[in-house]
Amino acid sequence: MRLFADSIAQALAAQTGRPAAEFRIELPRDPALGDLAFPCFQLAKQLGKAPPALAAELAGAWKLEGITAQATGPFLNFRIDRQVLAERVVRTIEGEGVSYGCSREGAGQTVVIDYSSPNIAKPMHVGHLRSTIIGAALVRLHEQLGYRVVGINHIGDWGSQFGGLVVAIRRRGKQIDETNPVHGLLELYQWSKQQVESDPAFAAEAREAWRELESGREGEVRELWRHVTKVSLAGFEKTYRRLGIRHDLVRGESWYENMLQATFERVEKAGVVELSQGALVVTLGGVEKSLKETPCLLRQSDGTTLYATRDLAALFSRWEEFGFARALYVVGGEQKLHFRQLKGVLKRMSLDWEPRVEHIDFGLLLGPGRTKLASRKGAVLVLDDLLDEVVEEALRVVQEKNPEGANLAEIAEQVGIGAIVFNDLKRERIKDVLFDKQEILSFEGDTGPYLQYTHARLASILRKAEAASEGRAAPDWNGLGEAGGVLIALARYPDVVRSAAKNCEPSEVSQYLIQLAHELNNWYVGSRVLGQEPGITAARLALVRVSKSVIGNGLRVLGMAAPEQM
RNA sequence: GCACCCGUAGCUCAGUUGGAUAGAGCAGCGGAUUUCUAAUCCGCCGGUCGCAGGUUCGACUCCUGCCGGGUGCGCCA
Repeated sequence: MRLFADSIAQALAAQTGRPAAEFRIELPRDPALGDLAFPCFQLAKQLGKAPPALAAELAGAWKLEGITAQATGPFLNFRIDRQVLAERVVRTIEGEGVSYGCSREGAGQTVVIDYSSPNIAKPMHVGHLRSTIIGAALVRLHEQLGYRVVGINHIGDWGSQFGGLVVAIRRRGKQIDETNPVHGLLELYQWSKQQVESDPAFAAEAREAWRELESGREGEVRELWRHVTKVSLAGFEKTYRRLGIRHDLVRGESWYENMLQATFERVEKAGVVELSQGALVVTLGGVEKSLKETPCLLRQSDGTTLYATRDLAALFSRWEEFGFARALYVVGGEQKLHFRQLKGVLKRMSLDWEPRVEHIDFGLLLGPGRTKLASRKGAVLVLDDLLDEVVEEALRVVQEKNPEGANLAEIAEQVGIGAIVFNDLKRERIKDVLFDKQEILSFEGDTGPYLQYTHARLASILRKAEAASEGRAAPDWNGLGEAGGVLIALARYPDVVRSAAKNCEPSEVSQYLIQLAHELNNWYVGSRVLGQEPGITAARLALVRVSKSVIGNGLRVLGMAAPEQM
C-alpha cells in the first residue's frame, strides 16, 4: 500500500507545504468511499479551518496522475484508477515473486528467538504447541524483513527430577523402545516420580544421582543423562519435521551450567543483590512499583541455583554472543512475572539493552468449556497423537471431496497440520485458544483448509490455462471485473508482514489472509477467467497468478503448506 | 490480600495504534451447482462494545473506579 499511500502523502505535502509524514493515509471504513483516505481533523485544527472545508479545499486543488480525490465531509477520499491500480500491483508482485513482502530493513541486525523449549523425558504435549507454532512464525516473519534470526530451543534438561530418572533407568534397564522413545521415557519418568514418593531408598539414591550430575563429574550418571537427552531430542525431531520447525541452536538449561558462578559475580559486582533469609535476591520495587512485593530470587539458601539464575545466565550469554536487536521469549503468560523480574534485574543493573528483551506471551490452550487441557488423570494429550487424529480426519475429507486425486496422504498431512497451525495463529496471541476438536476438524469457514483450498483452486485455474495455452495475449487491465478489493488487499501484504513482525503478532497475517481469500473468492465467482476475450483472460490470469503467489507466501510464513491440489 | 491479563452478536473472534453507519466465521433460516475443485458464493436473523464516570471536535480504542473471569505471587520450572 506504500506504493500509493506514499505518493498521495507527498502530493498533499507539496500542495500544503507541510511535511509528508504529517499525512497519515488510511483505509476508508467502507471501500465504496474510496481506496485510501486522509482524515482532515488534525490538520484542520492546526490551520484553524473546519475539517470539511479543508477537505473540500484539498480536493479542489488535487492533481495526481491516476488518482482522484473527493471530499466526503471531513474526509478526503482517494480512488486509484482501476487500470493503474491493476497494472502496478500485478507488475510489482510478478517482479518480486516469492520475495514480495520481504524487505531489507532488518539487515545487519540479529533477532534471537527462544521458542518451543520442551522438557526432556516428557513427550511434547499440546501445551508446547503454541510456543512452537508462534515462535516458528516469528522466526520466518523476521527473516522476511532481512534480520539474521537465531532460533533457540531452550530445552528443560536440568533439575533434580533427572536424578530420579537416572535411577529408574539404572533399575529397570536402558532399553527404550526406539520406535517410540518418548512414550517409553515418559513411563520411566512417571515411575521414578512415584518411587521417589513411596520408596525412601529410591529417593535417597535419586538425590545422590542429582548431586553427582550437578557436580559435573563424568561417569555412569552423566552417561545415562546424556542418553536420555539424545533419545528425547530424536523423538522431538520427528514432531518438528512434521510441523516444519528447525531450531538453529539446541541449548538446554544444562548448557549454561558453567556460567552460573560468573552470573552471580556479575550481579553482585553491580551492587544490586542482598541477602534475605539466607537467599540471594534482587529487590525490584525501585525500578517498578508493582514488583515491590516480588523480588527476584537468584540463589537458594542452600547455595543452589534457580530458574531465574539460569535464565539470566542465558540472557547474558546471548547478549555477548549476538548483540541482538531483539531477544524474544515465546513463553506462556503464566510466566509473565518471571520475565518482568528478569527485566527488572537488567534495569537495576542499568543495562541499556533491557528494552530489547521481550516476553512474547500467549494465552492458554483450553479444552471445551474452558477447562484445562493439560494432563487429564495422568493421560497427557501427546502432540503427535493429536496431529495423527486431525490428519486422519483430513484424509477422510480429502478422499471424499477428491476421490480421483493423487498424493492424497500427502495432501491430508498438509491440510491436517495446516488446520492445527492456523487455529493457533488466527487470533491474538494473548487470547486463550479453545481447542475444540469438532471445530478444527470441520475445515469450513475461516480455517486453514479454507485458505489452502483457495490456493489450490487458483493453481487449478493456472493449470487449465496452461493446458489450453490461454493467457498469452497482452492483458487488458480494464477487463478484470470487480477486482478492486483484491488489488487493494494484495497491495497491503508488505505492510502486514512488517507490522506482524514488529508486534510479534502472526495473527495479523492470518486475518489478512482470510480477508484476501474472501475478496478473491468473491471476485472470481463473478469473473470467469478462462475462455474470455484473450486480453481479458490474460489480465485475469495475471491476477490469479499473483494472488496465488501472495497467499502462498503468507501461508508459508505462518508455517503452512500451500497445496497445488486438494 | 497484592500484581498482571481478558471482557465486542447465542458461540469463537476481527476492529487498520483516537476517526465515517461496529465487522467476519460457526450455529439457525432461505437461496446459487450442465463447478475455471460447493472445503465455495449470496441473502436473512442476530449488538446497551461488562458497568459508571472522565479526557476529546470525536472513544470499542486513552484515564479513573467498580463488576465478572483467568493467570501469577522468595528458596519449583
